[in-house]
Amino acid sequence: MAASDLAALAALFADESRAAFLLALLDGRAWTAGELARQAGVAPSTASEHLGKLVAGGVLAEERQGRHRYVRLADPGIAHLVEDLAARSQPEVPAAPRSLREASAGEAMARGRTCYDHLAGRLGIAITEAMTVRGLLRQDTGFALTDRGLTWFDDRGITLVRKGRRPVARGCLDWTERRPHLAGIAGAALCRHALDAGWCVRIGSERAVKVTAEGESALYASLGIAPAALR
Amino acid sequence: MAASDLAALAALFADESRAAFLLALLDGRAWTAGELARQAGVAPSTASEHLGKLVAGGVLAEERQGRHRYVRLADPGIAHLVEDLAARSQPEVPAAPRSLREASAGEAMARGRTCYDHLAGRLGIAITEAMTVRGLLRQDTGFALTDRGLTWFDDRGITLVRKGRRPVARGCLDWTERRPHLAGIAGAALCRHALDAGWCVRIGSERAVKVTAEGESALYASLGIAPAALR
DNA sequence: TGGACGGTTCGGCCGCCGCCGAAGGGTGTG
DNA sequence: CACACCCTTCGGCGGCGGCCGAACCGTCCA
Repeated sequence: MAASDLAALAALFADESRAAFLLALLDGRAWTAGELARQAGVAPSTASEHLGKLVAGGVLAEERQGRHRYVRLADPGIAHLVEDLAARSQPEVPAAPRSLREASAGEAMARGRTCYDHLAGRLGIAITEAMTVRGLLRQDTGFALTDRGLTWFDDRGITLVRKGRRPVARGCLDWTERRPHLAGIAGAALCRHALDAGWCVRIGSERAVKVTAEGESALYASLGIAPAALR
Repeated sequence: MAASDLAALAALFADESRAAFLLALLDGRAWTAGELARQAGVAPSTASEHLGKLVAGGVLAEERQGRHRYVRLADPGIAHLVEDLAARSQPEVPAAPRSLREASAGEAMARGRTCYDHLAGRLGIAITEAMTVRGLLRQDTGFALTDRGLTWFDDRGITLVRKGRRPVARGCLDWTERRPHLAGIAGAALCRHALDAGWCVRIGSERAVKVTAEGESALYASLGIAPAALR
């Protein structure tokens, strides 16, 4: 309808510094203005202006604590939008890593990471595939949990709290694997459960996660995922 | 990963003229450069430059025929992206129409329209709701056709051709109704069937469609949709 | 073979926006 | 109370990009 509104929203994503902020914030956590400025390589004053625009545009939510300004993605819908844009903008063949450090960090991210509030990477794909094969998730005619899938969550004491318009299950296209993994309320609940129950732990200060020994056996027991599939 | 790629893609949407083009192209058809220029109110030379960028960025596909340059959205994924951006950028309460002509055109669009290649507006919502109530579509745990839904399509001779990564069923958020309607392969096939079978016809040169008398009885017979629900 | 028409290219203008450093305000700390 | 720290505001600079009109090129038509 209103082209100017669409253009104004897109303009918020159309700056390299702001895009860097958004990609960093895709880890689902709240960052301070200074952290984002360092991450994107711009002066604090520049970052401050960018954050002002993103908050005013409803892309970010902010929370002031003392002399710190914490910001996070405003809601799952925005995260979804950033994911989609990022997925479309990725070149088909990713650039080769330039250093050993970069390669190992990239490998860790490819093994397992969070994508806003759910699990992605080979870990996320393995879970999604296992749930599909076991009849807990239906991907052939769309993307939805089955009744058995609901029971599976229930049996593990993971409650799916429906609120707002957010779908219970949604496919999120994985950057590295180029296949969908489980997102939505169920994806978020599962990720929280995995972290709470010690199935995996965050490594470094980044989005990467590592599956623990207990996680491997739990994933094998509940979904039949072979530990080798995660490496 | 690459913030500059994301920003570059978003920049293609971040101009009012280009956004107007994309919204016009959401009707799923191919437009000529001149038509788009008039629609957006810019000089032909300006439109030509914009189209060059959109095509180079993979957002539009072009087809040259004689002295005409036809362009359309490159693929359903782009249409999805435009829809999502448009839905997010809409103000919560749409502006009141300024003229009677505008009001009646808006009302026609609200009743029924195409959204890229599927049906939207009250018509799209009514179909989606009816399919959900009848157990053909599952929305409570995601968005997917059920086995009975597959049979329903089969019974009507509508074949769902799976190709590429496009999902069979997907929810597309409706601008006017703010509820999801059926998109994806099934949504496109149903829309094509509805137009082919004369259930509805395009009105004007716009995206609006009108349900015919045969359409009303067909929708009632096959999905139990009362004609009153479409007005 | 003109001429109308759709589209493109080019030059030039203008405005917007991202960037920084300097200065200042509010907050926590020694 | 002074100082360090995080963030913000402001001024000024520079570049990018959208816009148009004029000229041009190819296509279709009389």
